Amino acid sequence: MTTIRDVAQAAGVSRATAARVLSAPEMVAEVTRQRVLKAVQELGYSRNSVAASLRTTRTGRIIVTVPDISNPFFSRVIRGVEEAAQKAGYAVLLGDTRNEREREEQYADMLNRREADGIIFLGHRLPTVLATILERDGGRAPIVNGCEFTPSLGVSSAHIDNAGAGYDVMQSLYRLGHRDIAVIIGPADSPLTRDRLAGAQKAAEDQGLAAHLVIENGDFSIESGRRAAMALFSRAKRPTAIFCFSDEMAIGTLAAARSAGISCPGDVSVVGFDDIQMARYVDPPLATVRQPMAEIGRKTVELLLDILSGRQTQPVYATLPYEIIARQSMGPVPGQSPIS
Amino acid sequence: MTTIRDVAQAAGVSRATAARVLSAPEMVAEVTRQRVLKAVQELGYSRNSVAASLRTTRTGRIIVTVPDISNPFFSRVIRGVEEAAQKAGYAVLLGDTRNEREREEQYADMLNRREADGIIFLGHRLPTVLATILERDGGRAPIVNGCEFTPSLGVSSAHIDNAGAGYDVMQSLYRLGHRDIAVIIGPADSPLTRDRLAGAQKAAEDQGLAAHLVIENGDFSIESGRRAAMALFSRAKRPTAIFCFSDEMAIGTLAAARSAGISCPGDVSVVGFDDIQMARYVDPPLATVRQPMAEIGRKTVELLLDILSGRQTQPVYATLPYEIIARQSMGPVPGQSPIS
DNA sequence: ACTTGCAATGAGATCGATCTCATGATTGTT
DNA sequence: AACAATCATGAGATCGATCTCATTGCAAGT
Repeated sequence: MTTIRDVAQAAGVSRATAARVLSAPEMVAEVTRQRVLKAVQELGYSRNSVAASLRTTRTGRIIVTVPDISNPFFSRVIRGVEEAAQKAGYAVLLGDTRNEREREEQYADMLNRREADGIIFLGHRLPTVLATILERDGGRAPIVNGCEFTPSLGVSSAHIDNAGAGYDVMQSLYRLGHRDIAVIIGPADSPLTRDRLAGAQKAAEDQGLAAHLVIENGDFSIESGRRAAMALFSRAKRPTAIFCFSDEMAIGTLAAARSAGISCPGDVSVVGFDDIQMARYVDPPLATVRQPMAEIGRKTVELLLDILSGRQTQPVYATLPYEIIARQSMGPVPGQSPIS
Repeated sequence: MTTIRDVAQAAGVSRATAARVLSAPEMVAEVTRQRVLKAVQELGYSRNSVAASLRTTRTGRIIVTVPDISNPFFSRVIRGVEEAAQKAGYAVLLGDTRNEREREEQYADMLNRREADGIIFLGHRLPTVLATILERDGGRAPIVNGCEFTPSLGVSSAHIDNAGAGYDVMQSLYRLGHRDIAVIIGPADSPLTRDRLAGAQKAAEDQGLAAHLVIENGDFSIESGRRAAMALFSRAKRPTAIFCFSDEMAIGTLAAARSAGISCPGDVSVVGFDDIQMARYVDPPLATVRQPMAEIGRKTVELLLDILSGRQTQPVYATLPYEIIARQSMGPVPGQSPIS
């Protein structure tokens, strides 16, 4: 391959000057610059980014780890990340962790090996490798958390007000007359799950209906939603509304209802979370909470760039807006007859 | 940060020996090795991958470009890629090209800058940057194509027999008595679309029904499927079966049917393509063609590793198996009464 | 005419790990 | 006991771009 040396030689200048033409062209006289650019052209030269990185200690890369890339919610967030990163001249190193701690650690360790300038993690566990860095550098550590929010970590993050969203959905359901509501939650150790649940419970308490709130476990996947819903449908007192902490689980719930001969929204209302693209196309169209997925992705990048540039040395917690999207899967409580 | 120099000093050995402990431990005597490992531990040393890459000319990274990462089909393929790459000690640099040539070129150029050891592109356009490399290195160029297959490119690839799948779906529909079939295709310039269409047309010809085959354009998205289906439903002679080149378009088609008061499979059969996870959960469950998504991803990595290791110097075209999945959205032709 | 200052350029050091080659230590062979 | 073969280690070069610092040349200011 051709190196800067070849270019310099062909253009009759020193390596320093040739390099300057590419990284700081304003420092080089017009004629010289043209001569060098011509040599670059003719030789088909491309800068070796590895050598440049070694010298500058900048890689122009950021790592993004995600619990499950085939989850449509995350893939939208990633898209936002990718877009913002690209715009800022950064490439994205993608890590699918499958929710495995081991893999999270592996990717995080790439930061230590200087494979990237910073890391955005979309899960909720802070890899120990990062904890060490954080301890050392505090708010200057190039680490950002997305979607989840754990204030105690001291890591900048972009997320929505999950507790607020959980509260609002329950309120909507109560307003429609529902009393027996079930929630299908996500992994119990994630703050996001806890926050939404806390919001939902608060709403139930405010209505004096805390004892009526039923909780089922899920893991955000369609199948887990289907299973959880099946369990709910076989209860003596079937809930009249089910609030799922992901659209995929809500879609699983709709499938379960269909197979159990339960109509939605006739017999049961279903509300999802995220507003993935599919949500409006299922039958019935799914009521949900819209998260600004791409925006969350973009924001995490912005936060990271602020740290990398030294503009920001303290953690920043960005709370982005959510929106309740009412669609046909959510309706008034059934059998609102005086007898009940 | 600590360098190999610090480690060497702490362990009382030369840099060479310290480095060997990490990259070729069998060359170092047991006692020495332990001493060095202890120093590594105590200093919390991590090898600087940038420096290592410069010397070895290996980055341990592969680039993967994808037309749309939020498409569930691609995100599954990527998952396969990521898994296989990780297992082989490679990291994945993800590029979402949004079907824009400009972005495809940008990512491809990273290969020239030595940001990665190889590239897997999942679209159908060969970036000019890569064409240049291919011209120079032929089958030794670390370039692999996935999902799509264009034999003229001379690039190794992993894909299914799209023409065969197109043919088989049509056959299934003809066997169910359908005569008026419509296909909603993908981008017309993609070989994948052309192959599936060619297969479908061949089947129609074999039945002497080529003139009955209606073609609508789509771009694989839900919305494009919905729109195309709307157009089909407003035709004088409405097709009794619609074969969509992606599950997402099929889901759009189901939504269109619902809103037009057309029942599936009662009035119209719908077949998708890919067998994304959602397919079995929609109403009615979607008949489709299952592609081994993760396997395609893994295979592309395998092909690339074969090139990188020098085991393979000629393009290899890997055709993976597909499977027709019959589900309720596909049924016998309606109104098969003697009057018709 | 003489200094001052600035712009343009080059020489050489540098980033950190690894590779080559040479040397010393050890074991085995006849 | 002498020599070869093997093993373990170190010195120094190297990968390619960039940075620092010095030097040259030229124009402006006095």
